[in-house]
Amino acid sequence: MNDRYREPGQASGQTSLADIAAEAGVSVSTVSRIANGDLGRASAATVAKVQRLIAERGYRPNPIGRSLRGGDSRLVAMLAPNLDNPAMAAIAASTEAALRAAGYVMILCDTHDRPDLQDEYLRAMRSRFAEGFIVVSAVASPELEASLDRREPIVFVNRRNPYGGGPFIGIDNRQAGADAADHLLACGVRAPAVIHPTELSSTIRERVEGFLDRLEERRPGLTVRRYDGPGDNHLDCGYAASRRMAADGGWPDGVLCPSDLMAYGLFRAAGEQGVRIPDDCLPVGIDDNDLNDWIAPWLSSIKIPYRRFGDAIVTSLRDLRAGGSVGEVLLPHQLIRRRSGGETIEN
Amino acid sequence: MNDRYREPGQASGQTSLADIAAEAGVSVSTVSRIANGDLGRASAATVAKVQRLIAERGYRPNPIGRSLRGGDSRLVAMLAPNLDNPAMAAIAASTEAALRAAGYVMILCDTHDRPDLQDEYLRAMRSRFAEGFIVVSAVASPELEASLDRREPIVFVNRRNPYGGGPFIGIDNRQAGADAADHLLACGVRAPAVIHPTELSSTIRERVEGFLDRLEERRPGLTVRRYDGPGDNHLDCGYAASRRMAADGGWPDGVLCPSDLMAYGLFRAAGEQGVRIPDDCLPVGIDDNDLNDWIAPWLSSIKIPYRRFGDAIVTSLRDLRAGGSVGEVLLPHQLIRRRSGGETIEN
DNA sequence: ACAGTTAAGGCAAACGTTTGCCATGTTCAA
DNA sequence: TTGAACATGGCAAACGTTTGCCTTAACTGT
Repeated sequence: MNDRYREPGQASGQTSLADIAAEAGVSVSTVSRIANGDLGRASAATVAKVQRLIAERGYRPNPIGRSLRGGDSRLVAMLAPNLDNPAMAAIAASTEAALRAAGYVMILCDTHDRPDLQDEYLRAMRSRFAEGFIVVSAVASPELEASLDRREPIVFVNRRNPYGGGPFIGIDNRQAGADAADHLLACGVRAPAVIHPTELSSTIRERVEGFLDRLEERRPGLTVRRYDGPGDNHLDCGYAASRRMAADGGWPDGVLCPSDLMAYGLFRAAGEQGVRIPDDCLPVGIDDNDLNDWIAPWLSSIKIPYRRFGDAIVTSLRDLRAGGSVGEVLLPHQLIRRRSGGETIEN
Repeated sequence: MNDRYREPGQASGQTSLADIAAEAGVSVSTVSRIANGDLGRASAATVAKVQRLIAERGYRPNPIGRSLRGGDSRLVAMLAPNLDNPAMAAIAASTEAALRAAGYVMILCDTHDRPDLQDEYLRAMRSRFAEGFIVVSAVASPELEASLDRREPIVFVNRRNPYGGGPFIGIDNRQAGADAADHLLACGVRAPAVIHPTELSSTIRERVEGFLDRLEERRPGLTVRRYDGPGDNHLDCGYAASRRMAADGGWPDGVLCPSDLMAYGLFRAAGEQGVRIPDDCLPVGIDDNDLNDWIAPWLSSIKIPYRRFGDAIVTSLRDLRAGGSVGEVLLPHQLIRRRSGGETIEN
C-alpha cells in the first residue's frame, strides 16, 4: 500500500506457529498442542525446547486464525444506545472490566436506539464471530429476532427482551418506583406528580406503574398528575414535560423523575421559572448518577448499581454459553437521600 | 459445545463464497471477483446470475477470512483511560460514529490510565489486525514505543505522544488557559488561584502554564496561589486541592479549574464550607461538560468540541494510512459564559 | 490456414490455527 | 515370539477470502 506506514500485525509482524515450528525442527501441530497446554503428546525434551522458543520469541496465538478455524474468538459485542448517557458509560465501563478479567475483548457499538443500526451491528458482529452479545436497552428489530431464533447467546440489560424471555440484568423497576413513592410521602409530599418521556420503554413504564400503584395503595383516590415530554434524550424530555406541568397546573410539591437525566431537565425548567429545588418542589430520581454527590446535592435518587452490572453480565453470558438456563438477575437498588446542603445520608 | 446455544456465525451460519459458487456452478474465484466489483472477468450472464444469488442469499463477505488473507480488517482500536469521565465518553461516542460512517468498526479498550493495560491492549489489538490505533491520553509504555518504531498508524488524542511526534488531535491548551485568565480578569477577579492534580499530565500543565503566563503578562508581579490535590480522578483532586486552598489562606475570588470535573470537586468543597459559587468564588472550567447547561449553571467553562473530534480523528487516521504526513490538529475552543441563573450567553 | 489476441473462468497458494487420524518405534505381557 | 498397548509426532483438512497464473475456446487479421 505504502512504505511509510505498515499494517500492524501483518505477515512480517507477529511470530507464528510456523516460525516456532521451523526453528524447533518440529511440526506446527506439535507446537500448537504444546502452546495449548497439551503436554502429554510430546517428549519432555521437545516440550521444553518449544516452550523456551515460545517464551523467547514472544509467541502469542493469532486470534484471527483461531476464530477462522472455528475456535473461540474471545470477542463479545456490546450494543448500547447513546454512550453520552452517563448510565450507559457506567455500564460499558464495568462490563469492559469484567470481560477483560474473563479474558474477553469487548466491542462497543453505539446503536443510537435505532433498530436499523442495531441490526447492522448484529450482522457485522456475527460475521466477526462474536461469541456473545450484550444488548443494552434493546429495541425490537428483525435481526434481533433472527438472532434469538438461532439461539445465539444474548444478554439483555436494562430493558427486557422485546420478544420475551432470555437472560436479563437490571433492577426491580416496579419496586424502585414504589420506593420513590414511599420516599416522597415520607418527606411530606401531598400532591406528587410524575413526568416521563412521551415514548415509554418497558423500563420506564414499570417504574411509573410501581410509583402509581404504591401511591394508590397508600393514598387511595389521590389523583397523581402525569406529564410526558418529547425529545431524543431524557434531558430534553424532562425539561419539556416539566414546562408542560408548570403551564398546566403549576409546580407540584414532589415529582418522580424516572431517570436522573429527567430530573436534570426538571431542574433547569425550575431554575428558569424561579422555582426552588428541592424546597418548593422535591424531585426523586432513579439511576443516581455519580455526579449527583458533587453537583446535584438537591437530588435524592434511587441508586442502580451499574458498577456491579459487569460481573452479573459476564456470569450470565458464561452460563448461557455453558448451556445453563439463565433467567433474570435483579440487582438491589437503594435510595440515596440528599439534602440541599450536600450531605449524603445513606440508609 | 452444547446444543442449546450455538456459536453465532459458525459453519452452519453465514453463507460463504463457496455456497454461492456451488449454487451458481462456478468457482469461488469468480464469485469473489464479482462480489468485489470486478465485473470484467466474467460473462454478463454469469455476473447476473451470481449477483442475483448474492442478493438472494444475503451473502456478506466474512471479515475474518479477509483479514487472515491480509486484506483489511476494518477494525480500529481506541484506547481510552476511564470511560467514566464524560469527556472520554463524548470522544468515544463521536469517534464511533465517524468510524462507522467510514466503514470501520471500533473496539473500545479502557486502559484505566495504566501503562501495563495499555500495552496489553496494544498487543491484543495488533494481533487482531487492527488497522489503526487511537490513543486517548496516552501514557509512556514499552509496547507503545514498539508500535511507533514499527510505524503503525497511531493517532494521539487529548494528550500528545509521550515519545514526541505523530498526529495529535486536541485543542490549544495554552491558549485555553490564557482565555480562562482573560475571563476571570474581565469578571473583576483580583486574586485568582489555580488548582490542579498532583500528577500533572502534559495537557493540564499546558493549561496551567497558559493561565499563569497570561496573568503575568497582564498583571505583572501578581502572585497566583496554586494548589494541587491527590486522587485517582479529577473530582477527588479538585475536592482535595480546594480544601487545601481553603485551609491555607481562605477562598480566593476566582479559580482556574483545568477540567470541569475539578470544578465539580471545588463546588462540593465550597458547599460544605458555606462558600457561595459563583458569588463568593468564581470558577472557570475547561471541557464544558454537556451537563453544565442543565445542572451546573454556575460554571463558565471553555468548551472543547469533543463532538468534532471523531471526524478529525478519522481524517488523520486515513491520511496516515495513505502515507501522508500528518501533524497536529488543533480544534477551536470557546468560552461558554454562564451565570448562576442558568442562562447561557455564548459570545 | 495459422499465429496472435482476447474473453471467461478455474487452480492453487497463502494467511494461522486446530485436530482427527495415521505412522513410526518402543515396551510389555502372555 | 507375537500381538497389544503406548509414546511421539507428523499429515492434511478445514475455516473464508483474495489473487497471480494457467487453461481453454473463440475470434481476429493476414
